Amino acid sequence: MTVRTRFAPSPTGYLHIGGARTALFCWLHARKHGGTFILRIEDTDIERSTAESVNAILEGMTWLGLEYDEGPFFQTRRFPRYREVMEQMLRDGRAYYCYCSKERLEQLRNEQMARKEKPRYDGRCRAGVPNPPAGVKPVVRFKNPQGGSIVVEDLIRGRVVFQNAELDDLIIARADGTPTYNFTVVVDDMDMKISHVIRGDDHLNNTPRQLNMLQALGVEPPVYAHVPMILGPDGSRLSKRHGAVSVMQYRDEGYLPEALLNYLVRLGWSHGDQEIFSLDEMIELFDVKDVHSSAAAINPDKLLWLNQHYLKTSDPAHIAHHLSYHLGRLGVDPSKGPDLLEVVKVQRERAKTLAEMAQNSVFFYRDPQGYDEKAVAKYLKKEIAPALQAFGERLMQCSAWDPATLHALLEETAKSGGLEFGKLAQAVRIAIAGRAVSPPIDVSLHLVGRERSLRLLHEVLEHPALKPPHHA
RNA sequence: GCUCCCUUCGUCUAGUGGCCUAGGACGCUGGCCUCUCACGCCGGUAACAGGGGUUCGAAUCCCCUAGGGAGCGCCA
Repeated sequence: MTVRTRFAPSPTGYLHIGGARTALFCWLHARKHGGTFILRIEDTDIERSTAESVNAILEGMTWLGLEYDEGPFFQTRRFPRYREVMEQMLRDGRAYYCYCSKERLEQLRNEQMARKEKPRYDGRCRAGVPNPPAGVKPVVRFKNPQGGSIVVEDLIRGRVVFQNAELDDLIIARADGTPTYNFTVVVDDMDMKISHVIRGDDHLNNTPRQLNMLQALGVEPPVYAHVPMILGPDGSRLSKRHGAVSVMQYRDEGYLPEALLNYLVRLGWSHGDQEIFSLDEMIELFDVKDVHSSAAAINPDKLLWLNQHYLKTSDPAHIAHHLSYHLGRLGVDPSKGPDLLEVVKVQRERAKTLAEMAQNSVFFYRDPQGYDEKAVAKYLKKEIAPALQAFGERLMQCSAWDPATLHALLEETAKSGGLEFGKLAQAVRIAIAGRAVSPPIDVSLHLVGRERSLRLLHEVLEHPALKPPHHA
């Protein structure tokens, strides 16, 4: 059997992290079996669908690297096809016109609820309407089987049985002739020869209806796999108040796509004790049927840890590429300063995100805007001034500017000034970075460069904290 | 309300009747390393939702209860 999976978002917002995981699972399944991954945009809700959302979804997929083999297909372009199938069903007696008013339906629903029953259509028009009310545009309903049961053999949930009596005759075409969701899905899955439907478990309840329609159309149904939802860190439904939910927001906060993907694949799925998975390993080891059936809460700390892991271990050139985007966002031109690769190598294990790494690296390219007050109070003591001065002078006389030389000079200066290495290092650090935190001081000096370092060392000596008290 | 789904450390999970005084990871935490911040290394913390069965033996199988979620649209 040829494997064909599809990811079918509706363009009513950005690509969120739950959707991204579903897309990943679909993609992995297709790749694993040498199959085809299809992108289908379910935009039949014309009111809420937007072109911006389509772009946002496409952008998110691209950033994650989940390339699709076919599509994107747009359901709004397939209306003639849906109509064709619907008319066929009408002719075959698999569907019928329903003239019931929304008011009647509303009342029916209320009565059923009052009787503590599951609200559903009572089938009044099912047997045919001899005298259709004039001026009423009918909807089209599917004739759902009335007895027996329908079984969903779900790859993740196992066998789930639904009684047909629980299902009603759902509307497949609105009064204006446009098709509804459950119907378009059925026609598309059929036409696109989807072999595996991997989707959120909020669709599990739709599956028996779709199965019944597929059966009515006489086609072999796809295999279903309903993946559980992703919850917010507090275990409640994921929403904007939980912070990042859009995939692009993760990019802007400085996550690497491979870190997000690795995080997502481990949510509800595992392979023994393994935590780190390359894309190739995921493709090799992932199997939908191993996906957990329970919902999983997102854990921002673990994502951060994974991101740092990839920051520490990926190819520096790859990191540099992503880092330059974030430096750019801070108004820094990475070509005007030290080699980005050098920066990556020294910063990669001191940042959890690219955004943080960029933030920590601007001083390599630009003078600090003032000094951190706490750092000044703690480390810029008057006693340090002579040593700072002396260090500047030694540097001036030294032509080499490599970390080892700089380190030796620093050590020498501290020793002859009767200072601890760390005390002097912190003062120098404040001078060039503006704060008490930076990569090793010798490397930092090296990357800031000779000319700018000398100037900044000179400038820090003007700081009031280093000036001797005024005497009369 | 009805139908369906779910339930192992705070979180992600291992576990498919004996290897479980329940393993790993994140987090938190004690220590080591150290020019700052980090990295790294060593150690600690913490769970089978509850109750009944089945069995020589149950986290694992069955039933019930509780809790959580989803669906019940001329939304997708």
